[in-house]
Amino acid sequence: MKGGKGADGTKSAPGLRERSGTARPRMADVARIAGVSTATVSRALRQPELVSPEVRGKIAAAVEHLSYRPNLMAGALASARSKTIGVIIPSMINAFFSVTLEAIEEGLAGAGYQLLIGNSHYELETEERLIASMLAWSPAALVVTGCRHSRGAMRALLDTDVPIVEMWELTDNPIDTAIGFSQRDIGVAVARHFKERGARRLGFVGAMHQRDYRADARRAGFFETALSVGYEAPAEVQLPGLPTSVRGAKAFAELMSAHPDVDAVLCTNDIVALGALFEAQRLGWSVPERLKICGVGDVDFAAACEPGLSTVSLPRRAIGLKIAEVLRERIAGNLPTGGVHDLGFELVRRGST
Amino acid sequence: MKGGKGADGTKSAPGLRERSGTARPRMADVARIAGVSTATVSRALRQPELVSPEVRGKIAAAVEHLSYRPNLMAGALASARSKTIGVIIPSMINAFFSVTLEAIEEGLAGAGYQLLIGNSHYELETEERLIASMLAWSPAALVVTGCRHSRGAMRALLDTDVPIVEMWELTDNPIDTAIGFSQRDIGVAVARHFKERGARRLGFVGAMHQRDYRADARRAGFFETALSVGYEAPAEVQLPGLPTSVRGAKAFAELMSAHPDVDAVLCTNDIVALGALFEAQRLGWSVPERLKICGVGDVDFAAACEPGLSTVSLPRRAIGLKIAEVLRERIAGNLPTGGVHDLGFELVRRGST
DNA sequence: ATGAAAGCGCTAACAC
DNA sequence: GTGTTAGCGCTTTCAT
Repeated sequence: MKGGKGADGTKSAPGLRERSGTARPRMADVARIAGVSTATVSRALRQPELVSPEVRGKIAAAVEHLSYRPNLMAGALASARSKTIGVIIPSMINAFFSVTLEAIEEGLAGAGYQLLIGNSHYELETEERLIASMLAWSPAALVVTGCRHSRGAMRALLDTDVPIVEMWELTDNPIDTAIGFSQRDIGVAVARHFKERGARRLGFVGAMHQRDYRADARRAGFFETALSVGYEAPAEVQLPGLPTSVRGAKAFAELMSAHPDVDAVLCTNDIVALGALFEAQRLGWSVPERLKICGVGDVDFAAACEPGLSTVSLPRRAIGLKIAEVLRERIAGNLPTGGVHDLGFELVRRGST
Repeated sequence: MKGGKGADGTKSAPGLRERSGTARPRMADVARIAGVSTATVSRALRQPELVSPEVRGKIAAAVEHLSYRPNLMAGALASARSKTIGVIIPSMINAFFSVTLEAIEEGLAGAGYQLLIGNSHYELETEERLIASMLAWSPAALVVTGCRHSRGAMRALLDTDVPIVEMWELTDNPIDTAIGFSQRDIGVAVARHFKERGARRLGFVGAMHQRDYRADARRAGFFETALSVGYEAPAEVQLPGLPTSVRGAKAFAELMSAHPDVDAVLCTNDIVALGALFEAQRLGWSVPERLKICGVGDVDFAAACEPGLSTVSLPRRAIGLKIAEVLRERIAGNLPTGGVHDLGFELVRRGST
């Protein structure tokens, strides 16, 4: 097989049923061999309990014999729904979402669902486009990241009957169901933690504040709480571009050279924090005595660092599993819309604070 | 909308065309409003150059007016192909594949393709299942990781006319097209590098050798070359479970306590290597003088470490971009089957060796 | 418990 | 350039 250049585009004239030798078997073939109608075959495949064991056996044999595989598109078209779950994430590289994705997949793959994945690149317009094209597949459900959407996206999401889950964030007004945690409270928690640990002056290393509004919510919580517990506004640097360790190290160095009095820094994520930790080491600042560093995410190396990196553990996997659970119920129609699930987060103190 | 509990399952009797107030418009609606046939609408949408500008305008207006979105499943069923690309990776968490995925998406999303993603969990049987269910969607192409497949998977892949790409590995006999690099040669290159740097005794920290046969190929190249350039067989530890920094640190400590003469260690990936680096630091072994450490992957923190982590840079992104490029050609039918693209890798020496 | 028949919404010959 | 027509392969009433 494997039609190379000039594939033998055998497309018989309409009306003629001549197919090239080994065409993919259709349900009609199974029906014929089993001596029943396609309706019965369809039933046997989707609601076996409605078919007599005897007939069911014959059908199973025919299916086996032909190695029949149903054409999912035909089924989806006829029933107006497909065993597909659309998931839109803002980045495929960010390990946070990968873990959630894997958990969704684990929780749903068993039930025969496929994930259709879209990458919004943190752009609301791209998200809108993706939502439209995913809905065009009549997915069984659609999962989007965050609760902020363009007007058009909002309209599309409200208009459809497809179950929608907004994840990685909370809102009072979910489109359908929201599963996540409060990003803002993370900033609050870290600011308080620094206070408790006796820090005198806070710093912040951020990234993509104009695009990643969730990261921005964390920052806002951090700044507001800092002020409210008696600090002056934290010193701040923003990374140019994606948050990487190398950029984190550099930005951190800048921050410290501009504000040498800073003695506690929150980094927008662990990758950046790791860069800062290495840079502190190179600069000879002792951690946590002279300088405290905290990340966000609790990625696996955070526990392996020297000193261990204090960070905020996010329910990355829990979000995915919860989504799978809720979706199974929503799809089955057993669950009302409007649920908001706060899965929380945890400040993990290690050696760096 | 958002049918909660008792969705108003309005499913009109066959034959009747009464739809609840605001049903999704169909192509026939557009055709009627524009005063043309559905065939013309279809053309205007897919091959505008075949339709007169005038009519095209009317159709565009009607589409706009109804906010019509074509039902992709109907189109896919009728044309027997969908604008979907199936991609099967062994892990969603492994950042290697995420980058490739993102690159595939970038190269193809513009052309209107959607990614259907499957996770094989490094299991050949799971891969086989995924291949079958993805082919049932008549994807425009299917991308699988690696060149090793179960018998059933092999048969399915050879039988279909869907373009297939095997990635992250090379073979003399691709099913269709292979895009990757030689895993084995990585081990060879690192062993030689250690020799050049004057190492006396080699060590290896591996993981999942029973499942990740690509990692195993690297190991094999490393061991064979070690012997052939005059070393005794490298001392070895295998991580129990997934390769993480914490486990890497622990395994590395074990390795060194069992074989204190080892002075150069290859870790199966950078995450593990980072753990080893931290552990070496804790143990007070100077890197690279007393001990050389090399990882695989060149993840972003490798350049930020202190000392910088020597590692093997893999063409993660290049693979994805190449796949997109090749696929566009293959789908258009301009490219013959049988291509093998070696994208190479690069040993990046930093401070740790 | 099973079958007949009418679509699901679109595409693709082919004829004009 | 545009319309006609016959499906794509399955699901789903409805009748038996």
